[in-house]
Amino acid sequence: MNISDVAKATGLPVKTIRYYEDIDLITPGRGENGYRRFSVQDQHRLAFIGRARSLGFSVEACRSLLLLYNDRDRASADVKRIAREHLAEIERKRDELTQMRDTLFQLISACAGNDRPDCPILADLASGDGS
Amino acid sequence: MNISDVAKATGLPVKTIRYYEDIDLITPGRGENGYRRFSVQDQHRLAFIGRARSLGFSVEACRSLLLLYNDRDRASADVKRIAREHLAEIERKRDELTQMRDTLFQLISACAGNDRPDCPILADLASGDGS
DNA sequence: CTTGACCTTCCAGTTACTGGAACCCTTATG
DNA sequence: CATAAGGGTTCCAGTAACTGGAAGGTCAAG
Repeated sequence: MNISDVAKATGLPVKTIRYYEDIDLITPGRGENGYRRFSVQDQHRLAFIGRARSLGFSVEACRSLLLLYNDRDRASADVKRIAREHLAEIERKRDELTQMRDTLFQLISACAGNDRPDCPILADLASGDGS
Repeated sequence: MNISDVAKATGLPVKTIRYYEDIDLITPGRGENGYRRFSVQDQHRLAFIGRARSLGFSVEACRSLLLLYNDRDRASADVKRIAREHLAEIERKRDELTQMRDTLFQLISACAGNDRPDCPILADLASGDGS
């Protein structure tokens, strides 16, 4: 399979797949013409990465997860630990966004949004008595 | 005021303040020794930026907000539009994180987290029948 | 034989800083 | 007066994870 086929199959952009080879997440073979040739394992690996990325795992976390995935002697505790750390980070970010959302919502509600200059949003940013 | 004083006053790192000058968000004066001299307006401007950033506005959005802030003929509608677009983006990201959190939570709950290799987290990443 | 769709590599840009090196200025102290 | 600590300065490089674009090789069809 050529790169664009794998791109279609995995939903990953061609550029991204090349990038993943660049950072040694995958090592596809090469044909006589220099084109990358992707095996079923390569595809599988890329799909794995794509799903892990869509769960927000960093590329380095994906690397660790792939290592564990290919390690028959792994302990599920190691996987779980990585996932839990990631979940904690996601919850932290989500809480931050929730806080931002609430504050922004307040400010937006208070703003007339007309052609006059008075604006509670700017007033808050200027004075910082917002939250 | 020297840069470290303003850093203390605004809570922004010294490096960040220099960076903001670099990208022309602020233009502090200079003393005879070449040191930046920050006026009260400079401080005020930096505090404004710091608060906008803490609400998640991008640096470019901060630039727009500062322009509006210094425009006596602004329309609050323009500020409100920027804030609403930003809020929409925040909600989008938050929804994404919520989705990730829920899926991760399911997977983590299903994982024994012991010294055995069986792992629903890896199984899901490998097969993609997770959500 | 040319056109168009592939493929290749390499370089640069994105966001918003952050770390570090090399060096200058100021103030206090032995 | 020398020096050491603690400011300040510039400039360069790196971060994360791609993404866009240029320049050029390859392949199948008409």
